Amino acid sequence: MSRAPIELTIGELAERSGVPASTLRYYERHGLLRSRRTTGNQRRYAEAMLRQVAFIRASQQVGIPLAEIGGVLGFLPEGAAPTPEFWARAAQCWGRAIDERIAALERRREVFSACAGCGCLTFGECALVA
Amino acid sequence: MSRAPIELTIGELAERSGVPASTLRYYERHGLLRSRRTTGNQRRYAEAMLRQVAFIRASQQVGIPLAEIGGVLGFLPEGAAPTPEFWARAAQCWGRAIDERIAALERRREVFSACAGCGCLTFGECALVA
DNA sequence: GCTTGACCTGAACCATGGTTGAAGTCTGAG
DNA sequence: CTCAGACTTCAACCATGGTTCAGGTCAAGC
Repeated sequence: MSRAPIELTIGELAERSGVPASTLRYYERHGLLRSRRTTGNQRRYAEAMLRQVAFIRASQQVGIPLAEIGGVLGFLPEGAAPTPEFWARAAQCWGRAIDERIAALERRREVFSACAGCGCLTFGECALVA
Repeated sequence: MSRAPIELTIGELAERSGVPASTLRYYERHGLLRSRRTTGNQRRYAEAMLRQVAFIRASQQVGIPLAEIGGVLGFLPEGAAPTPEFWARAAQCWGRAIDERIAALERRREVFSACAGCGCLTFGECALVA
């Protein structure tokens, strides 16, 4: 059973992930992705990087900054594909972050509702200003 | 009944709003605030600008970009203090924006939960990649 | 009327998250 | 072996949302 390790060029990773190659290079420079280099210095990505890119993009859409995403990805074992446990833990972690963002937004919405009620004509009553 | 129009210097507005003077100038350059100038070219703000600054900051915390905030503030009558109707309408408008953001976050949270469940080991089942 | 602190402008700088372009190199199909 | 197309790096540029600084002016209290 010779499992040929499937590798992707940056163009293939870009196409399959939907993320521009320039962005993939940017991520790699900032430590969010890793790649092997060919003898000719071209990047070759393990297929697992496709998952990792998806994780990065999904995390970004939640509002997590790249630095923080990179910090979590830093827990990955060196060169190994992410374990299910890792993904589960990361997903839980982001789940908490999402909950916090939602809660913050809901607080804000209440404030705006109160504001609409008071008309914001007097500062004493205005939740925005207080 | 001579109502002396209360005016604030930029320093006073900064202190009372909690927003640095540099930021207030930045907002003004970008059309989010208006001010009168003294004969000596210093800014004087109507007290209503304090409400406006509060509105800008609260909107920012909801994630609305300054350009969009400026667009809504552009509906304000020239030089007049914002009416209660304006504030109510703006608050409703942001309320919708907040609801949309919350809904988007909740969708994301579901995706992450599903991801934690599948372990992201097969792309066919992974909501993140799909 | 003098002095000091607050204010003015414009330009440069910062961080984040990238995109674009130039100039050169590699890879793979024919 | 050749040659087009994909890849490389580095630097510059973009947008957003500001901060900082230099050099100069204003305003208010004594």
